[in-house]
Amino acid sequence: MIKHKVLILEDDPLIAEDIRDLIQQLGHTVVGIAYTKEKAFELLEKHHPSFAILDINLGDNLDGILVAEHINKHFDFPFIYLTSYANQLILDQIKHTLPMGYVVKPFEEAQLFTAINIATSNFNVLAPNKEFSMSTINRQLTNPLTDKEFAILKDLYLGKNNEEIAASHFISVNTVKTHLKKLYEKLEVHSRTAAVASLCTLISRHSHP
Amino acid sequence: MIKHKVLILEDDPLIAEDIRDLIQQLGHTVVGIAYTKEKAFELLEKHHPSFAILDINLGDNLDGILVAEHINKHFDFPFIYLTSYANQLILDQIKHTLPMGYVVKPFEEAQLFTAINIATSNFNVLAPNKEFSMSTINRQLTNPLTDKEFAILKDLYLGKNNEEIAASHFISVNTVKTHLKKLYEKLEVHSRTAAVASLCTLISRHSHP
DNA sequence: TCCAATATCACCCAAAAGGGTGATATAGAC
DNA sequence: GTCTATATCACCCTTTTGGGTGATATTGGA
Repeated sequence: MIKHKVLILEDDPLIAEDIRDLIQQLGHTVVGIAYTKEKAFELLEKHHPSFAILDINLGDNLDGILVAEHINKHFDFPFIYLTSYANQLILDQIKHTLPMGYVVKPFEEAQLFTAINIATSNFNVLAPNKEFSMSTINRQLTNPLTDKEFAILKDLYLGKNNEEIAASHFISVNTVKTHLKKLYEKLEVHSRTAAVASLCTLISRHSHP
Repeated sequence: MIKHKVLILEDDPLIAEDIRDLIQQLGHTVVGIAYTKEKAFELLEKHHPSFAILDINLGDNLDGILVAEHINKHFDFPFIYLTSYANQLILDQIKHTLPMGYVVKPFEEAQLFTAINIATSNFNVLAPNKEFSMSTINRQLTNPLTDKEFAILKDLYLGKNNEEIAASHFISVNTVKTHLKKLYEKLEVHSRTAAVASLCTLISRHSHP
């Protein structure tokens, strides 16, 4: 059985300790508990964990998603989400991060136990096909996308219109348009549909080498 | 949102009906409830589902695993496990079947809801088989596309605008618009971008009986 | 310190797309 | 022989998008 170095991102200290206990009972090591995304980034750099349990909601933010994106971008290990909310809106926002599991609070020990188990074993088999990452896209572009552009590209992929994109990023529609112009330039297209089509190609090209 | 044709394998009628209700609330179709693995095999052949919820324990057996193996061998769609037990022994036995999720009973609706969501979106990205055929698409739609609609959908995927589509089919732009209206209706979207995004998802779920 | 890249926003205008209504023709099913 | 599905087209109107121009603020290097 593999011993993991586990990062816990959870702003509720009681739950965090519960998780820590369970993880340790399972024979894994907890490299740290982060209450904020900043602390999570720090622990990532310092300890290079092999597994993460991420609470999506830290206070009012969805900072867990940012940590997940950071893991996908700069590291390569599985993680699961652990959160109180499970509505379609949040799910749509997290799907692109390819979580290996999702546990809804309140949870039984058994839920977390199986989630960790399945997550690690699936990750080992499936991970090589992971594509929806910024690096995968940028590797194929002469002119790489910025973080914001990539984020907006993902929104296009979800079929959002400009107004929806603006709302979800708390920026104005005008700014969205500006980003789109740059995005189209870099993808060498002239419409959002073509951009999404291009994205599909960039992703699937990688999965059929 | 994509409509699944769901197979339920569950020997407890009460739980089976609960699941059926939830699935239908989510807008999916239940192609059948199997109480035994034989019935499951039959339903698979007959209905070619696009998603399955499998109870591992049928009576004293672990027949759910056999059904999972059969799906992996002869079909290509995601499934999740739903079971009362979550010990290491069982987990080790099921890992090789690559379940896209695992829900431990008793479960909250939210657990199943998220499991289905994450399972399908992960499967889309992680699954290796992709096929761009009309039957692949139509199998997953309640309201199948006509030849013309499919042809125009392919043009959307290529990033063409209405004028270009009209030209390539020797029809008027008005006609293209008419077809697009029907197309959007069937795909349940309201923009060409969303249609292409939906297509990308649909072509990821290719099953071959 | 200055520069380049990035992110933010505004305004304008033209092109494209979306949605509603209605019409005609044709082929196949019943 | 009628009915239904499909494919074709038109007109109208509103919303969305795309492209051009220009501006400000911040940040991280050179």
